[in-house]
Amino acid sequence: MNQTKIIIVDDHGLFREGLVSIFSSVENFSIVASVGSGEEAINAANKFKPDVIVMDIMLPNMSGIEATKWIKDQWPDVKVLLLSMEVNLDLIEKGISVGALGYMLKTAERDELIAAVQDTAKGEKHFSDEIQKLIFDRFYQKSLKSQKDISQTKEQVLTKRELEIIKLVAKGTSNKEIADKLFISQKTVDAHVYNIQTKLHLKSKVDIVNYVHQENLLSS
Amino acid sequence: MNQTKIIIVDDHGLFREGLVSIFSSVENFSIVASVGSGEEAINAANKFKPDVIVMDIMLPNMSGIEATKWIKDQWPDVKVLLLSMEVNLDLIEKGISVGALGYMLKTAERDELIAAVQDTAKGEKHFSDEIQKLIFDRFYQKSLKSQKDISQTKEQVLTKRELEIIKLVAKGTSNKEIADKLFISQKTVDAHVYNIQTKLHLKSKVDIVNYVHQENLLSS
DNA sequence: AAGAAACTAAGGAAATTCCCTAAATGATCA
DNA sequence: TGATCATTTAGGGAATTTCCTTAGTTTCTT
Repeated sequence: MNQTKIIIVDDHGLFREGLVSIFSSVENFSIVASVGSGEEAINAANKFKPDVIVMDIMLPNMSGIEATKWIKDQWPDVKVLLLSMEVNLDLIEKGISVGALGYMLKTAERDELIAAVQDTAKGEKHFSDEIQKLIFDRFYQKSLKSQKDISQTKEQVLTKRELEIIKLVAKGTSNKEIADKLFISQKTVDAHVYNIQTKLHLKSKVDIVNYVHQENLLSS
Repeated sequence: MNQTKIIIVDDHGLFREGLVSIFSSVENFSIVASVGSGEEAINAANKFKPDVIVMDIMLPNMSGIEATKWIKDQWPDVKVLLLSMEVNLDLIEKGISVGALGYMLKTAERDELIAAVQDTAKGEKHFSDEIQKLIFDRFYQKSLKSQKDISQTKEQVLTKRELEIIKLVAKGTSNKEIADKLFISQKTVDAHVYNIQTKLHLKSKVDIVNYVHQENLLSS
């Protein structure tokens, strides 16, 4: 039975104590360091090669996100679980993009925290229920407003070539670039774009981009 | 103790039987009709004024989505819980946009279905765990790829006026319209847009829209 | 009150969009 | 097979927008 080596990072001493106390009660958890800043976290990571780092997001100087990026860049196998006082989608996104495997609230119960660390140690992502709910809610609200045409998808109105071009337009490719890429004249691209706008009752390229986003055409 | 009047809609007789059997075992559930098509569902809704309609999405002729739209248009108080064989984000979005309160899989356990109907009857939305997971996963994958600038939010580079203008641009407002709306010259708007593009290293309005979407600036 | 940052806007060249027209190309069906 | 209809191609030229520089005015900041 191998131990899970854990480093705790939080600038608030009392909270750090709490985490140490919770995690040291778990059999195969072994806390190898408990530090108060991102810089110390990086040093400790280098020294102890931990399995999991439990990292507060709000740290003086270097943020938990930046520290995570540093650590994941150098030791990609180290798993990071972020902790935060509140649910902040922007921070969550950033955390994920630098490689954090989980995100929990500091208000979580003891058992939830332990479960989160265990999942993280296994390399499985673990995000608190509040976050999952929030993201679903965002989706729900967006869908409520979306007023999709339910009778038929408008993709069927567009021809193959038009679909090809609309996607490139939405990616920010200029008509001239599209022409070069497809080996056709810019005038042709102009015409296609014009036809697309007419068909879909859109009045500018910006509308086209929004349409593509709304209909999620880029993924198809 | 008032009963919850339920209508079941599914073209597959056997499955309808199963639902009837499950729901009739619940004390305050009362199944007032069990039909096999969207058209019949509308008739039954008119006749019985149910609290909840449990509706299969895949129906011959009129889809469950279309039937839901019809019903919600005429009797907005009727709550609809959609059932489907598989998780399909597009259908879920459409379902929500026509007013369905929930979406469950046909593979759900008896108790999950009952809980879903109970929530729906209370006017609370209820979506299966699989769906919540899927949507979170989409968010996660998107965040992984997003490569955000973590050092500072770029919103801080933009001035208030620029932020105001960038949002209007992203909504498809033309420079001329923006000028009219803000009571400034079009030339001023041109200049703002140009400065925004320079600051953010974007090369067109299309890029601006994508930037706004990516940074989720419209919600703030 | 001085200096910096933000907002305003003109001029004019360059580029793109808008709209119409029309010729190839290709697919489909009687 | 040839007729028909949809798609793809693209030119012309007016209308509009973008690009970039310069510069006056207003609003904070210290």
